[in-house]
Amino acid sequence: MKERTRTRPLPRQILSDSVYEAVKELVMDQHIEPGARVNIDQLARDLRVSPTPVREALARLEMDALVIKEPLRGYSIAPILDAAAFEQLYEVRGLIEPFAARRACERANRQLVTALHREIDAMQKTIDGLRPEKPRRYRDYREFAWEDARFHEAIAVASGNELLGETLSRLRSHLHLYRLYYATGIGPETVAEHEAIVTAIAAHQPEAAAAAMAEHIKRSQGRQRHAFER
Amino acid sequence: MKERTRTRPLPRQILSDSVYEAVKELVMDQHIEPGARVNIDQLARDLRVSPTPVREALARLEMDALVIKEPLRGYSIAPILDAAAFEQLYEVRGLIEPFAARRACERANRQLVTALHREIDAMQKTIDGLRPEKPRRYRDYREFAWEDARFHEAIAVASGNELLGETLSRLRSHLHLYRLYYATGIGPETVAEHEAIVTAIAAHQPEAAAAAMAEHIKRSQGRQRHAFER
DNA sequence: GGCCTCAATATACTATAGGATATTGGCATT
DNA sequence: AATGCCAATATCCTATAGTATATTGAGGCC
Repeated sequence: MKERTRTRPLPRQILSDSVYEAVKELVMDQHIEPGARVNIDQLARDLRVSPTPVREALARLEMDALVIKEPLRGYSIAPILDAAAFEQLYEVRGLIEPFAARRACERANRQLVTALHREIDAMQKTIDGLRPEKPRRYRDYREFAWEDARFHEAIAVASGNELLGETLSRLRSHLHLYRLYYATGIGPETVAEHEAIVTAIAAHQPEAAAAAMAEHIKRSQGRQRHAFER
Repeated sequence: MKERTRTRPLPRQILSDSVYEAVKELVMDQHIEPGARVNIDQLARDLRVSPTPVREALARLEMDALVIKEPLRGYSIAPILDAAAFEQLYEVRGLIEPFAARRACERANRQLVTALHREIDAMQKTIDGLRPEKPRRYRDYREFAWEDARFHEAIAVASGNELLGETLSRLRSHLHLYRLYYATGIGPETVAEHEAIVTAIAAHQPEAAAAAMAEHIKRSQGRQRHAFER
């Protein structure tokens, strides 16, 4: 009975969870402006729920640094990444992600490589969907960012160190970068760099994998940094 | 007016915050057993508050991975670090903390060095307070662990990368290690290793600082690992 | 005119109550 | 005796209401 069907506890939805996701969406897509105050009662009315689950969701979002709580004054939407925070984020990513890539490479098997290739293909598809005549839409960037997040998460998971994955995940890199809403990240460069990483992993060369990841992070930083130029 | 008194928003206490801290204490000191279920109503009665702020506190504690939520079933206390999680924690610390030490060293000034020395002195005091005739109490280790946390946090802050500090802080290393509650005679060695780190920082030798921190983490891991032997 | 005071309103915070789901124990059936 | 069904209880989850604090605006004072 070694290979029985994996039965997981089915994911029940509690209002608090739904509200959490809903507000996260609102914040990410800037339906609520950064820095704006969040009126709990108003938000509850909008979502057609009572303030109680809203408060619970906000308490969790505060841990994600997506909202900021000032006691007895209420919550406000966290400001967008400024230049300093941007550099800090990439410094941390540049430290952790290459390490994760190295570990993942050391433990890599055929399944991982195919899985990563699938992720790359999916990302390529989001690019192919774009045509020069159609202006890039917000939705496109969203898709792309989502695929990018999946790729990096897959490598973090493959590192075998769950805490490492957790740590990276808690940075909420893609969420914060997505809020910058700077679409130059979209492009073949990203795909090519991802492929370089997977190539190194497939070749079982941990150092090369780490180097490829470091290079990718660095270049990604360079691309996104333009968001702060004027 | 450059040097006016730093006026910060004064820290208001909200019930929710108090409950958060109270439950954290309970978990850390094992007044609630790991794995045990947490009855919200009961806990609210014990703390003489209503369930509402308790729920809010638990929601935040879940983000800290100190409690685990199962929808419609309730919360339970997170299990103690097992051997695998322990190794993972130290792997992550071993990656991040030396980097923080290097950065801190690069930006170090006289103030930082004196501040770190003060932390070391404070830690030394917690050791001196111990006398062989008195059995080591639980309280003593608590003090010691807290001082250790302060030292590491000071270096993380000094790195200049706030996100790095946040990332380390969110690991809740000392909290989880404290829960293992296994530490005998680790005082003097820890102090010595901390001093080695500060020495390197004072000498403005970033690589040496990173190496000293790496060594410290490695040795600390070796000391604490005994908790899993039997 | 600027600043302080104070009342009115808005909003956050907590408590309480009611509905929904899970858990437990007993009873019946095989 | 073991298993399945069902009712009773416990517990979580959500909504509502009341209290406390902050914010806003107008009026008075210097």
